[in-house]
Amino acid sequence: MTEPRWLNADERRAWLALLSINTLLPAALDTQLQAAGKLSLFDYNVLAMLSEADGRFLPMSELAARTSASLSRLSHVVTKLQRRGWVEREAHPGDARVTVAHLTEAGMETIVSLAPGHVDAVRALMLDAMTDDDVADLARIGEKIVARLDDDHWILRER
Amino acid sequence: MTEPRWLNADERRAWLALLSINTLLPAALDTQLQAAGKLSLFDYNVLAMLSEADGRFLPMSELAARTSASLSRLSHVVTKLQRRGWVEREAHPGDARVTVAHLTEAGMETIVSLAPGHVDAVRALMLDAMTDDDVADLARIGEKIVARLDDDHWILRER
DNA sequence: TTGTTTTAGTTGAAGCTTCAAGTAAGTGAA
DNA sequence: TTCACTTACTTGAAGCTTCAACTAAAACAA
Repeated sequence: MTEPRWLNADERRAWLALLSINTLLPAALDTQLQAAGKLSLFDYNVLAMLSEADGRFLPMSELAARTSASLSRLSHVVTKLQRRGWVEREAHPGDARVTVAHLTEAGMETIVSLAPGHVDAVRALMLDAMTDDDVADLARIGEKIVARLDDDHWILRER
Repeated sequence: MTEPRWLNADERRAWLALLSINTLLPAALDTQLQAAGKLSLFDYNVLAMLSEADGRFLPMSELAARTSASLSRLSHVVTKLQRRGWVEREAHPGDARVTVAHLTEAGMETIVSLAPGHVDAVRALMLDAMTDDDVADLARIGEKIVARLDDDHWILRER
């Protein structure tokens, strides 16, 4: 009967740190975004992904992939963003099953106005704590973990 | 007028990877724990922190600190765990403001039975993706970020 | 064709988290 | 002492996320 392998010191440190970052970082960014524009980090990311997409629109599935969200969660959130006038739903010309989420002009203005403060917060909360080498290491290790969690995650799609 | 400094390639990779891990990893662990014992990752961590504490009890504030949670969130969850017979609330002898959360025998049995499967999942989902050096790097960098987010976070308390 | 399976998305309800407000006890200052 | 402030929680409501069920269209198979 094999004993379950417990975590060694570094493994435990890495795991606990990730767990804490996981709770604290989104909470801090949520607070900043809530103050700046009454939206959540997830709302922001939905708008950001659309703003970077060709033509500022994406099928719901693709948008869900780029925000690591379930279709259900995304659908509810898009409904909310739609009510605020930031996103519209459109039919897909080639495939009637597909719904396309389209960033409106108002949505674009919102994200343009919010982006600088958000990027500053990301810097202040994590990037400024690291050296350039740390950032490169974190990028490399982080992508390994992402690959393990989701083999063809979109952030791994470029060369 | 200073342009807001945008993210460079590594910074963007690190940030996007962390964001994705942040969504995918808890979701995967939640799924495992939900299947194994109908509890969430947060529930599990509350039980785990109590099981490791001296006497298997902690003041609510300290338990909140060790789970990076708000007191409100913890209070709701402890109520739920109490209903399942895993935790009890007790008065603190020296300070009447303090509530002490105490792991019951049933709670201890629960966590003992769940721990091996959970640790296996943590290994399978993240640790096995990394070399030993990666793990050490992640521990070091992760703790830097935690320190930035919360200067006297409990995971930084040991020497 | 026709039936079956898969893909894409929506919905309502249940459960979880946050937020604001409130209670009660300890601490500190005059 | 007394009053004001801070600390340690709890609570209910509102909002968010997940889950299961459902619809409808596309793809596939016989």
